[in-house]
Amino acid sequence: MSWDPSDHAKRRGYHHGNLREALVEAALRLIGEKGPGGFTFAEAARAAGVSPAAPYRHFRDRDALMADIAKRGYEALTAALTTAWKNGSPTPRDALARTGRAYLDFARREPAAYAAMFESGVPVNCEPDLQRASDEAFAVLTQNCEATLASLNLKGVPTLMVALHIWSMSHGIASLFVRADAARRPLPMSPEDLLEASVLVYLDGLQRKSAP
Amino acid sequence: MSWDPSDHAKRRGYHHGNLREALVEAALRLIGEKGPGGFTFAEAARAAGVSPAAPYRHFRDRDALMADIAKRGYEALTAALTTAWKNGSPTPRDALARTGRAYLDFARREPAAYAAMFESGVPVNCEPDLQRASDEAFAVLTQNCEATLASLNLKGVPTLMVALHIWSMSHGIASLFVRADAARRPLPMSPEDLLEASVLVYLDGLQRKSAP
DNA sequence: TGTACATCAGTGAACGCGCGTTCACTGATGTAC
DNA sequence: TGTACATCAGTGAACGCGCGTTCACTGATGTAC
Repeated sequence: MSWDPSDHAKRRGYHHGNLREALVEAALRLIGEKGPGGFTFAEAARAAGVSPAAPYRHFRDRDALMADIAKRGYEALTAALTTAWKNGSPTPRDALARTGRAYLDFARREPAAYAAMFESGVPVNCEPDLQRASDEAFAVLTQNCEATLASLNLKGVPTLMVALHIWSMSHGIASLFVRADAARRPLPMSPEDLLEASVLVYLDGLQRKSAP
Repeated sequence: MSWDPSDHAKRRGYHHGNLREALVEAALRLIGEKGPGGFTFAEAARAAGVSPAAPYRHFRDRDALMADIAKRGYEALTAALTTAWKNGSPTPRDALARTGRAYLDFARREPAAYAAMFESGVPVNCEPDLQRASDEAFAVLTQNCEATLASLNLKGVPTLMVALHIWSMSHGIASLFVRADAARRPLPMSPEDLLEASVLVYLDGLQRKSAP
């Protein structure tokens, strides 16, 4: 009888109890350390303290695990964007800038998930759940853009195009300047400020175009 | 005595003659087919019709080959951007939009080089030549932005920031919508048009800010 | 022009390694009665 | 409450494979004289 927590691991017997989650966590750590290429099914099993055959009880193969991680990533991103949007207060324009920061924050805090989503080679349409999660994240962004356009009286501007633009700016800055393994380059400002500036200039451009 | 070109390959004896180039080409093909992870030193050697030890005469290791490919990629990109800029005619604004198209065109035509530059995990500062080639490409972009700002009478706007913004938009659209393995999504317009629109709106925004 | 020799570029066999995947198996858990 | 049994989740040994890397080697090329 002991409260030593290390005892906990030892006490686990034949059954792991939560292997699926443990594999996902191990994979996240490995991808974070060595990139989406540097993660193997076998190593994830080892990290979870389980035989190399065990993961096959939970995932068809390596790609299925990767897809699951990407799916969770999109869900987390959706949540992060929704939280940051805060119902568009105080103004949608401010809120949109805030979601941009949240996007970069996500890429920084969850590099492994980000890599699984965008750099792993797992196509988003390879699994319905993944596709749905991805669509949902994009839907949040689109709604935010729509609200922003409405509040700026930009009725004629195509929302989809604006959403794609904002996403591209965010993703471009995230992959060039936030992610560790990217081609880093000394910046005159933080990636967050860089993105906010670009979004604000872009929104100004939309206004100028609609009312020259 | 024969002019049969297939004879050419057979006739090559002990020495390959141009193995370095052959390895680069093989690697480009392999990366293009299977992504930057799916290319091995051994397979490149095989593709070049040479023993697995031969590449070591020309490259320290796999990463050195990858770095060489990235370097050539930056050089090709520099050339493509310079050509597209065409001395800023008819107006720098048009020319800048054209270089955006050239950027996407490069990502599409040379997916393997693009992957080596931005997705291979090879840091740009791992080799002086690579760093120089990368700096040169960015310098061209910066000059183009500077000329554009001057022609639009935007003297107070920080050129570096603008160059980073343009680059981010281009890279974001390239990696989200041009590259085959990316998370493709149906677009209401071509990536080229999408990028051009975003650059033009952005430039409008700069003008509005400076002269409200 | 010919010859000797240094240098270069590729050989091929070998090594240890880790991976993905399979297989018959077994210990643990849950459920029906 | 107890027991029999089905199902589930993990074992561990085995397999074939391709990779990176090394080594002593050898055939081809270029150069000095």
